[in-house]
Amino acid sequence: MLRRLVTITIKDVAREAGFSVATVSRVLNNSGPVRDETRRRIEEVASRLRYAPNVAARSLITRKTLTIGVLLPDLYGEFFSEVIRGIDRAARIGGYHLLVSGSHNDREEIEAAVHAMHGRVDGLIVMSPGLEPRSIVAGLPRRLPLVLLNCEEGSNGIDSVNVDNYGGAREMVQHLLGLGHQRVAIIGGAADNYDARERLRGYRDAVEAEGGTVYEELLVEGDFTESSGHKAARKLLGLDPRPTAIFAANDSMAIGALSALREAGVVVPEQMAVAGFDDIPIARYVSPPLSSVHVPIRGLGVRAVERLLLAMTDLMEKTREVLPTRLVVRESCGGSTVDARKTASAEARRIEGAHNPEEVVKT
Amino acid sequence: MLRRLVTITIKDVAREAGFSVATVSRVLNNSGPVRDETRRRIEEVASRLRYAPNVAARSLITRKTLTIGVLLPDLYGEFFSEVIRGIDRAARIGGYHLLVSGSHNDREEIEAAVHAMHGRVDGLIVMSPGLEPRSIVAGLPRRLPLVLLNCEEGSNGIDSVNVDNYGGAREMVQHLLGLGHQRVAIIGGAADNYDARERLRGYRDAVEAEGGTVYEELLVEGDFTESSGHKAARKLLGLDPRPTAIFAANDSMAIGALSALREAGVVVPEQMAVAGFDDIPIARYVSPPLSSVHVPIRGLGVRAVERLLLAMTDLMEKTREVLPTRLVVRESCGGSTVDARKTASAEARRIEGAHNPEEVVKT
DNA sequence: TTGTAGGCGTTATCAG
DNA sequence: CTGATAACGCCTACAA
Repeated sequence: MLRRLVTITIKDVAREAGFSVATVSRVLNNSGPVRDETRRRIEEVASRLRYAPNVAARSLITRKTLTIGVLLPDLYGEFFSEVIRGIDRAARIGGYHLLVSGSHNDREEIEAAVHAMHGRVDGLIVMSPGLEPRSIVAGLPRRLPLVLLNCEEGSNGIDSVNVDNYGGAREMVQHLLGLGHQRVAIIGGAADNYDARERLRGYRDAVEAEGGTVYEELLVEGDFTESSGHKAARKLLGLDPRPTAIFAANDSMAIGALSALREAGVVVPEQMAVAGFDDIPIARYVSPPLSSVHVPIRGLGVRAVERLLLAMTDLMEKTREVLPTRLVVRESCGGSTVDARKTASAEARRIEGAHNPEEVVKT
Repeated sequence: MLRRLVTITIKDVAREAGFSVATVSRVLNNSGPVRDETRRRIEEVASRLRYAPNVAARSLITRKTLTIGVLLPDLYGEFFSEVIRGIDRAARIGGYHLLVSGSHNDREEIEAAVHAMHGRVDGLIVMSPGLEPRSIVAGLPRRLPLVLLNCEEGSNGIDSVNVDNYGGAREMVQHLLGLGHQRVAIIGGAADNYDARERLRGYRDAVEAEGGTVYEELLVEGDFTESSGHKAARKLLGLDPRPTAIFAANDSMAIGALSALREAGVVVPEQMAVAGFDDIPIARYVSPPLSSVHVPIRGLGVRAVERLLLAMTDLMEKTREVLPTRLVVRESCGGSTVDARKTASAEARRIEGAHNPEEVVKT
């Protein structure tokens, strides 16, 4: 009988099975040739003893941790949590664990977090839209596989997975202009945020492409939170003349704006069209259902892991990958092909079978 | 000059500084006595060489990983992500890393995840409202510090941090009844979910305490998602007589219900009162702002970590801790002290300075 | 105050 | 096919 209450090691298994630790190791790792009978015996003993290899010892010699590090600006909200969900699934499928850390906005915090993760991970996924890619890479241990999420261009030699912020924003604003809106306002994200800048650029180009003018007073800065969207919308309501449409650079701010409009008695979309960006899952359930630019949020996470796993095998060349977005028109911008008032009939809906039959997807 | 591009170890530091590895180790860990001059020299060399101790080697001998494992049913959504945020902050303050994993609903998945984390973490935080505490503990390595989140009672000898599901639900339903509603419906969570069962129990007791009857047709089961809330609300709308109030067992379902009501042309709260549970951050921004039972979500995570860290020092006795909830009355249930129609004036709001001055908190 | 040396649990490289 | 045995990098008695 072997000692209990004490960690049992490969030696215990070897002794109990009547073989050497080398052979046990070969069985457990499927490395090297082992006679079938031997394998059976060792496996039996190992499972009977509930043997579990010591992770530290193993990674000390293999120099692998089977862990991926994830650094995000925040862990909270429908966006980030959906990214993490994607990462989690893909990582598990690949047999990797996830070491996560949030709240990394400035360079020092990032460096501290990376430093702390050093030696604990085989690769890193970093999203930090406020920092230049080069600056992130600079503070990193050489040779550590890395994939950046939503980072600036001009980062040759760095792997990254990105969302088509510019194209998505441009398409949405074009859509709003096409509905006849002359004064489309934008609630942007922080100026030091790359995603925010790109979405703003898309807005500008869309307006100018239509021969319109970008009025500076229609550009309000938020910070991607509901409360900032709420505040920004109030500001826009004070303008004279008022805008007739608001494009928020993300859904959270759009929802904050909807809340402010409702408080002010402004009816959406009749008196004011509203649109967001990201198409977070809740977007279709707010009132009125929010038009948005669909972003494959979970796919962003999944893809990041896939790319990282490839980078770890060193086979791939570093590239910048851009995931396409898709316009999703719901009621909030009044551009649906189905008259919004028809939605008062739940019956009509049931017949069509879908949740939001009036939802229209453009390319 | 020392070799580059190769891991540098404590030996390198020792050689370069002219001391033994033992002394270097003492300096780096502040263990044992070291002469000031020696310490300075070694620290200088270590930082010049950018020496970083090998995590695996260290934890092989110390038998510590400085990592906390977190197992959740899901990583997605305002609730779970807020819990994680709390855990992340508290863990970082305590100097711990976070190994997370989502999608663990049945016993096998939990056991597999725990097994995989074995040896990688110093302690575990597990939320699995669908499993009995004993069953979770059974599949766990002995001696591994553990804190359960929102688990059933009757788990003596197990640490847990919980939300007062019963009390919160009861209070909310009492409030609705107090507003004069005779037929209050509930959109519950899945029957195998502990939180859901407790909230349902609170509902039942509140109704019966008021001498009312619990009508079975007013009990509709959801699964905590917006879409299930949407579906459930449609079902309730088909009833005759209709309920006049809907209590959803969480905010996501309440939001789904609001969406269904709006589609059906039912005005909230005039024609139907709606209330949720959790008070996720977005609750105050939906239309109309959602009454809810405030749960200290982030605090749940923070507290779990605090308790786990204590459990790891083995000083505390195992207890079941219950965090109090708080009723938050907003417009969706019509029970606000401020007439909802006043909210049409954004100006009035600005004067009061607060976002939602009509928000009322009861105890 | 400092150095020597043993051992943590595995894997990997050799012989046999 | 199997078995010694040397790393892996670090901590920690025990000596000096």
